[in-house]
Amino acid sequence: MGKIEQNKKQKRTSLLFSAYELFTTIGFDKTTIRDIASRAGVAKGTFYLYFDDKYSLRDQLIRHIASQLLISACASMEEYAAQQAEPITVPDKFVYIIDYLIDRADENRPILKLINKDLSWCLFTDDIYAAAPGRIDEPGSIDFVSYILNMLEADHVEIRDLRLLMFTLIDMINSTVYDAVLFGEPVGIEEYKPYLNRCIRLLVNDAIEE
Amino acid sequence: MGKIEQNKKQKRTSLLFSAYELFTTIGFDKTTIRDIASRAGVAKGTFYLYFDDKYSLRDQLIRHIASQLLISACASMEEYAAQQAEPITVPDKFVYIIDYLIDRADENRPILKLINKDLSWCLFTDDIYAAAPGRIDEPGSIDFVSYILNMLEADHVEIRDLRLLMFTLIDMINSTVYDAVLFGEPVGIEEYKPYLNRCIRLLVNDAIEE
Amino acid sequence: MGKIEQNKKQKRTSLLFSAYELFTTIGFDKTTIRDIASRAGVAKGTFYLYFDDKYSLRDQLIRHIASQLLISACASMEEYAAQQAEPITVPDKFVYIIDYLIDRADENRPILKLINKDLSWCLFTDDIYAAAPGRIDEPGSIDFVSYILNMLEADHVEIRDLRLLMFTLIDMINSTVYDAVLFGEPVGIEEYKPYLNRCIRLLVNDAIEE
Amino acid sequence: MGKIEQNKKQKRTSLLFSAYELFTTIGFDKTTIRDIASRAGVAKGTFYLYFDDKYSLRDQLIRHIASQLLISACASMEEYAAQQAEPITVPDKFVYIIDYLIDRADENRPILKLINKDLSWCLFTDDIYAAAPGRIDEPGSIDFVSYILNMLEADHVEIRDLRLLMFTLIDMINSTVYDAVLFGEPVGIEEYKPYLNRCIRLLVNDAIEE
DNA sequence: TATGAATGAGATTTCATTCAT
DNA sequence: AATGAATGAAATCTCATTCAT
Repeated sequence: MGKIEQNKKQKRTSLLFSAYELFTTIGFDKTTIRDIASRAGVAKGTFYLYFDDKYSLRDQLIRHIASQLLISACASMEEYAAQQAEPITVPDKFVYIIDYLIDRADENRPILKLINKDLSWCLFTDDIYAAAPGRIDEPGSIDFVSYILNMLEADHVEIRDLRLLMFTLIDMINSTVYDAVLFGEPVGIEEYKPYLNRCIRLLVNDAIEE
Repeated sequence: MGKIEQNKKQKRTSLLFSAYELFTTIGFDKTTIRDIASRAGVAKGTFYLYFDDKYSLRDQLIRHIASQLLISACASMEEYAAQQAEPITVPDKFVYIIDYLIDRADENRPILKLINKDLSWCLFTDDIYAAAPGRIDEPGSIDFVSYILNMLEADHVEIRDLRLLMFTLIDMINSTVYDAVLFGEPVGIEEYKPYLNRCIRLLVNDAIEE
Repeated sequence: MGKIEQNKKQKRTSLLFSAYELFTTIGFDKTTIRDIASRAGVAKGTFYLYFDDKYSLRDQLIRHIASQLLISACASMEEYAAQQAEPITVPDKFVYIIDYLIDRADENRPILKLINKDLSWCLFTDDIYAAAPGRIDEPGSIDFVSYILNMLEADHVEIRDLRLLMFTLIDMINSTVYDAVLFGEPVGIEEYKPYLNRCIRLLVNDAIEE
Repeated sequence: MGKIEQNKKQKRTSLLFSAYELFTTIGFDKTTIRDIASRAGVAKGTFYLYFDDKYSLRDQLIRHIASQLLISACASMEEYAAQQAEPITVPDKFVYIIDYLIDRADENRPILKLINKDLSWCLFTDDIYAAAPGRIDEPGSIDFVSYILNMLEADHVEIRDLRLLMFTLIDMINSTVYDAVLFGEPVGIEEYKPYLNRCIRLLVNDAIEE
């Protein structure tokens, strides 16, 4: 039981991990179920006990990765904030988090490629798969919007249309950073970053209720 | 000569058009070369005289469609502007154009699906294919940035970092509208539109040099 | 287990056999994988579970056929030798075996066509495929040279450079018989046979150590 | 007229030459008509004005090359013979010629690959193509057997079954050298050469009428 | 004579998915 | 639960050859 559950969880993780490795090295399209299964050390048929298909697995994987990224971005920001003499403003926090994410994307382009421009979809779509019958459930992504909400509350800051702001920011950032990092179009990421930061501050400041 | 060239152009157009119909009805993935060719009334092999593969055709098609869309958006805006008693401001023009595009996207979701979130890539990447040897050349996409530049000049308005502004706006709009229209996430397009307009005005106004 | 193995062996044999039939009737080039598979009653994809491609299958088939031919030639020779009052000489044995093979070739030209001039390659190249991972193993070809060696030993005959002699004889015979049988060039096989026999005796006698 | 004929001959030569280059570099199978034509600087359709198909071209090419090889082998032998103090024997002449050919084969394996084991076919089959209607005729291969015949006559040597001897020798040599040079099976060419020479002398001596 | 656009049959191969064991 | 043999649809793309110009 416990053991069996353990075993199952391990298999699932193993499949996810080997898929992750293959997607970020040889690419999603070129990765086959056989590849994923054999690298995970299970039979091809076993794959289907854990995932519906390659696409479903990718979705779960992206959500997981995006979630992890956001968690570490927030953690890093909090650590940074704690180190400052003065408390930092909310727009600063936003910019910090975003800078952190951009750096991660720039360092790890295969992941950026994998996530594509689907970050907002990860955050604003419910985890359907988690409730799928017969599927092993997983922690699920953090509720990023709630996290931000809490942060704002703690800072006694109110933001208009928070969900829409978040959505807009995330799509804007995800999309532009994707293009700038992967294609250098129309400018490279280093050149684009200050411009993007200015835009973010503009939108955030505008949303802060006086 | 003239006849052959004519014929070739017609074949190419025919292929593009049948691809367009298939992509927007049964979807890109499910469309096969055989489908495209047979619907265009040519042999499968003929397809390869005009396009490298399905992906190349899609790229050309998207550019073409995006180009057409922008052309008609601008035309519509000019017509509208001409009808007004007072000259309209630059941010108004931006908003008008974008509203126009959103409406087209909303009306014609298959095209939105096809264009995906690649609009900025269409506008900021050079047309390599147009110069491809042995390929039939086509008009090429309008230079949208130049168009805007001319418009600003005529209005005696200067905008800081125009290219970056355009890029940011386009990616932001394309991405958010895609999500809002196709998934209704996190809100439907009607609800999102005013919010988006506010964001656009904010960014444009900020970029206008006093 | 036993059942599955059985089944696999049968499928492989079935594929080989249907390939054999097709190669010898409509020819190697005109035979398609689809033909082979459908005649064997398996799916096209299944073919690829057993063989790398058409060429690999042909090689294995040729080796198998050549092997079978040599086995029956030797057996026939031994039977014949046993019937004689006097023991027959080693050159006689060679000539007998070769005559036997020539008759088979003459009777069954499609096989000759299939084997082409590659007989020595069948005998002197190691069976790599037999050990191929994931492949169903098969008996493998008889070691013809060893067989001859044993024969000579039993007859207390020593032959200089046996391997080279065998190689030279086989290539000479295979090549000339191929041309004589299939093209009648420069003479038909019946006319050529006595000449060839004389050549064989010459080379064999020269190699026998006194 | 003369000019047109010239032009045609040149085109044909050009096609043959570009085919030769392609066959010996990327291989016969991988060479396409398009490749041959484009390298020869003519249109694809033009190819068919000169040759029936790739196979026909190959045959003509092989004959041509084989012819050239034999011509230069004989010339070299005669030059060598002239340099010797004593006249050399007929078997020596055979061995010289064959050694010359082996060296050429060893030096230029792509040609050996191209000729395959078809040398005797080149020499003993009539040039059908030369008489093909509407085809440009070419010098045709030297009649090797006649050449040898003349040589023997000049040396006052009579050989039994000359045609069969030549055929047997050529097939034997072509086949064994092909295997030894290209595969080193069962031994490399250097090791095999002396053995082959002995065989040749044996067969030639046996055929010389006393 | 020369061209090269068009043809379209056809070959190979992959791979997600199923299902008997 | 796990396996992996079998499936067979499907897809791409090539290439010899024709024929209108």
